[in-house]
Amino acid sequence: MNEDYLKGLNPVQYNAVTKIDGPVLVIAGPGSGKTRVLTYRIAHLVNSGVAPWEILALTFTNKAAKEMKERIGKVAGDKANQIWAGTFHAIFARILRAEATKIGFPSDFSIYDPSDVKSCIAEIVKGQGFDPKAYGVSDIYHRISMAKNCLISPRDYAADAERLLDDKQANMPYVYKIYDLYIKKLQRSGAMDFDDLLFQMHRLLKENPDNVVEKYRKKFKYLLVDEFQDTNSLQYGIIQLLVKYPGSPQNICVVGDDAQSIYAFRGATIQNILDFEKDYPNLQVFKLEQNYRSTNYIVQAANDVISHNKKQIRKKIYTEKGEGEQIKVIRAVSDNEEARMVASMIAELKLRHRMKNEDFAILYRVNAQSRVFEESLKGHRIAYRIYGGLSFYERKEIKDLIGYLRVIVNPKDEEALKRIVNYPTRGIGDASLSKLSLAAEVNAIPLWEVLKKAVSFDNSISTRAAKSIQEFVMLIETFQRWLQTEDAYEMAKKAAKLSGILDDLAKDKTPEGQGRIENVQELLDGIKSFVEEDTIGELQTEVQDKTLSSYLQNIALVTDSDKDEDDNDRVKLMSVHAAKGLEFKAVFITGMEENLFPSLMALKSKDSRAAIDEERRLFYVAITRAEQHLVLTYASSRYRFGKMQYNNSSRFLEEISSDCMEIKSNNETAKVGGMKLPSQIKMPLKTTSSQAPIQIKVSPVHLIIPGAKVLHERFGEGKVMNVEGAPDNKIASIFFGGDIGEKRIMLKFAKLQVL
DNA sequence: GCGTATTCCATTTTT
DNA sequence: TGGAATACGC
Repeated sequence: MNEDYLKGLNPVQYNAVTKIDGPVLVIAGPGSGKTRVLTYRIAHLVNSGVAPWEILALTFTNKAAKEMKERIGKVAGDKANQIWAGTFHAIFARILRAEATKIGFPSDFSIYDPSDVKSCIAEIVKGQGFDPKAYGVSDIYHRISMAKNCLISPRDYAADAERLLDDKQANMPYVYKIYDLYIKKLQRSGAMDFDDLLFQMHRLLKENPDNVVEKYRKKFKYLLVDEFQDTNSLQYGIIQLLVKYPGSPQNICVVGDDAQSIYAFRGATIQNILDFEKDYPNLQVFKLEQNYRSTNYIVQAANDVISHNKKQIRKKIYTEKGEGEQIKVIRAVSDNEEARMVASMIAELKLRHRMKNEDFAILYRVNAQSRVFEESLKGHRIAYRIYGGLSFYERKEIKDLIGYLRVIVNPKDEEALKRIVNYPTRGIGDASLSKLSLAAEVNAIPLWEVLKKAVSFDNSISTRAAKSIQEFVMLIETFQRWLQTEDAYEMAKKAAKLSGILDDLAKDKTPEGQGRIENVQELLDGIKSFVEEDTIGELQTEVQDKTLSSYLQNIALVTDSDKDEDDNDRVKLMSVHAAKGLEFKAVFITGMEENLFPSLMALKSKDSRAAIDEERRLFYVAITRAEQHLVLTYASSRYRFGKMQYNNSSRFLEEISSDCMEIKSNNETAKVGGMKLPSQIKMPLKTTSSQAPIQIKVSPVHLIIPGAKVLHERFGEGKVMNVEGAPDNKIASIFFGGDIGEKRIMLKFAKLQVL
């Protein structure tokens, strides 16, 4: 057995990898080799004789799953493909596909994306005659989603005094009613939303038809969960059902970092980590605290910031990467200036440190901030790529074609049906459609069934409309017959042509119109590669069949960000959330302002303490993305929603001890030592000596002794007060002039010249 | 029934 | 600011 992979591990990592039996909790600080531990652990399981298909590894993102599989492949070879590794959603969708009929869903169930969900809820609100102003669709969706994620059924909801009161205060007392109707409507439509992939999975295991739970308990002998801090109660519940039962070996390993929990807003709770210790008494805990990513100033800043959060598991990350460069804080007068300064700093760093575009990331709190950076980067001719925003699959023409495919596979899919029934326009207007929707609602049957016999449900339908509906039904039924013989690609090609989508798009001769045709073509190409190479985007899938149904199930859970296009040597722009799990040589965290980071939403939420703590963890995540260079920027004024807004600098800036930072404004630099960082807009500018690095002739370490006068490349002249530490890792306390004061400096990294 | 003009509206993060 | 719902004219 080749166990070379064990050699490069530090002692804690080694234990976390090799203690394979029983429950294990790994607390993994940022950059501590978490993925390494996880993948080596899986490789180690396989090498220890565990069959790969007995291993279930759950992640949050497709990207993480992909990376994990690739890295396992490198250590464990082909067997990696047989491991059940994927996102919670994808894995459970796969299981549900096999078991759905046991809980009253078709195995070809549709997966509703958030926009489907919203339109579905909107229809219910309308049908019930609730005031759409009071009943904001997104708000209702959020409440329903939270309920599901807390394992609250519609019946529980109706009996939950706290929820009812909260709904009442939000001026929407009938959310519980909408929830109930929504669930029923989904069931009628043979559809599940994202939350249902968890909720129904839990239901399946809990209600346990045909003792299905035993099947999966037997199958999955070893369970691993990544990003455990981001799991919600529902996910925890599923895990419990799979692992905690009489006689269970409880071979579960969860890996997470409470300090990086940034998804509480959608139900994640670090309570799961705390509960885990209670629920598994013989738990083994390993803490990975050594950071292999960042230099010391960055690590220290991260520790400083997170120490302001009360509720956390005790740990402190450290690094041996050396002191590194100080963190730069930059104030700009406007968002535009902020963008210009960031772009020119990138240009400068590229020159000075021979860095490439791909070494840089610009991070922001909200995607809307990306725009100004686009312009400034263009101005400097710096290649960039924006992550997030409107995804490929959210484009209208793509959704339209996928709408056809969904209806063909599952005609009960009402959201898809409504989208395409009159696109391209074929004379089935709103009037007819709302009559028929009503009939479907009243009779509690799928809209499709009503369409098939439209006139018998409502004889006020015009003959013209009735004829069009008839033709539409026949079109879909023709497609459905082909389903028996054709693969996904053939089906999609036929659908694009015969539906009239391609002809309709061809009418538009503008460049945008051409682009839409190209997009459809791209989708078709994607389906082709699914059929021929088992891929979805860039993701390798282990699909069972090449049917359209199988394709749709896979595609629903893949987003744009999963296919890494030609991001060769481009500066990456993304939200802090999107940056989680990534690392860059240089990171710019922008918009460090009150009301933006922390966000206004957090500040005015009803538990603002908890919300700000989450923002702080988000900031912690952002800081710890940086390997060598970290720049924090803020703007005194910025455009938001078409209006000029004036904000103070973020409270988070003040939480970083000032000796980690260097403060800059409009190219004039100022040192701040010991005093609080000015948070007002009118920040007093401390203009002192020039900050160009001083040319140093580095003196050997043994010459640096107490009393010596030394010159530091950035702090200037100072006097050595004290030297301590091991001979190969001496730390000197040096007193510098000006307002720098005394600093502790690791001699093996500092550039000092004895005078 | 259809396409365009206008007004309005809400603005976070994502599987 | 810009996307989406509504109003209006054909």
